[in-house]
Amino acid sequence: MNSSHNSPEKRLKEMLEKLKESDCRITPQRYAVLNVLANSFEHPSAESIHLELIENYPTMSLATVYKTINLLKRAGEILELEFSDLSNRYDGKKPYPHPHVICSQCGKIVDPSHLNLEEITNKMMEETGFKILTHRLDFYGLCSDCQ
Amino acid sequence: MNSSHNSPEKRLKEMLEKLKESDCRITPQRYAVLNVLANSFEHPSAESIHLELIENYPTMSLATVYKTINLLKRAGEILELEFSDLSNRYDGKKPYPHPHVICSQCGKIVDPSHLNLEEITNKMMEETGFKILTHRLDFYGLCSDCQ
DNA sequence: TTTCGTGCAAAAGCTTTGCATTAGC
DNA sequence: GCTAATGCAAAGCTTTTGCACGAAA
Repeated sequence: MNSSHNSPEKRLKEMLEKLKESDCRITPQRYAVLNVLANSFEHPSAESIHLELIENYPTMSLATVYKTINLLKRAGEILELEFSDLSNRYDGKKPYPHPHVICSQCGKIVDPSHLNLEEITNKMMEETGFKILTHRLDFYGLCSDCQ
Repeated sequence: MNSSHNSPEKRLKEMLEKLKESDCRITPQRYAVLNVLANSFEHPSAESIHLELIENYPTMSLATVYKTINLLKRAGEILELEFSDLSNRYDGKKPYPHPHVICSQCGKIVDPSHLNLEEITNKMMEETGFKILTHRLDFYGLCSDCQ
């Protein structure tokens, strides 16, 4: 269920499997994007994935990166951290909700240890009548380098 | 410190005061935007504030709404909920971090009772070396109408 | 051969900016 | 009268889309 301790190789395999199950062809471009996501701890943006790949795949387009990300989103195999004033950031290693600590200065994003929000989520559902499906918990501040 | 139980009138006064302290002129447009924010529970977007105001202020521009919101942001008198694929939403009644429960279908946003994340925040600071200044906690799901 | 994916360029959507006009103090 | 704010239109950014070409089964 929880993939947090998967090796990059295993995680890559999982993502490939899920895309195949969605009747997607595994092209060199898609493989390359998945590979970056399975190996990145730094929560890359679409643009940074593209920049990293264009060295080895000179014709790789940013549109293809976005399209691949969208396939993964539909398959539930990537976590998207939305920002209105910056590029979105992606976590392919742990595609389920978990807290993030984000530097407002340099944009660094790190994963602290998990918190169990299940009890709180249940309380929120009782109180609001919502059926809660997911959540987002971000802490913002300055990383040790930027302080 | 905590303005959560302020009346709209009191909250409006507070915001006006803070803008004056920042050497801003209180124009009819700015007053109107603040007034909407002091009275809205529904976490309006810039566009919905504009739509609400344009009835009484037919020349009111969306740019002015955004500019006023930015003044309030700088003064710490408004909480901005960022979304990458939708308009941002604003809370002028409670400009400090607090959890939100958000309907993924209709966009309704409600404030459940507060959680005290202080202890968790301290733990995160210890663990990551960040100086954490603020946070965001959103629960996403379907409201009772949309289920 | 037929279907799907890629890559380019254009479009879309929200927010910001430049600038001339207008209003506030 | 001086400075700041408004409102329009244009620009900026990220992400999405349309479409012709190319690749894969």
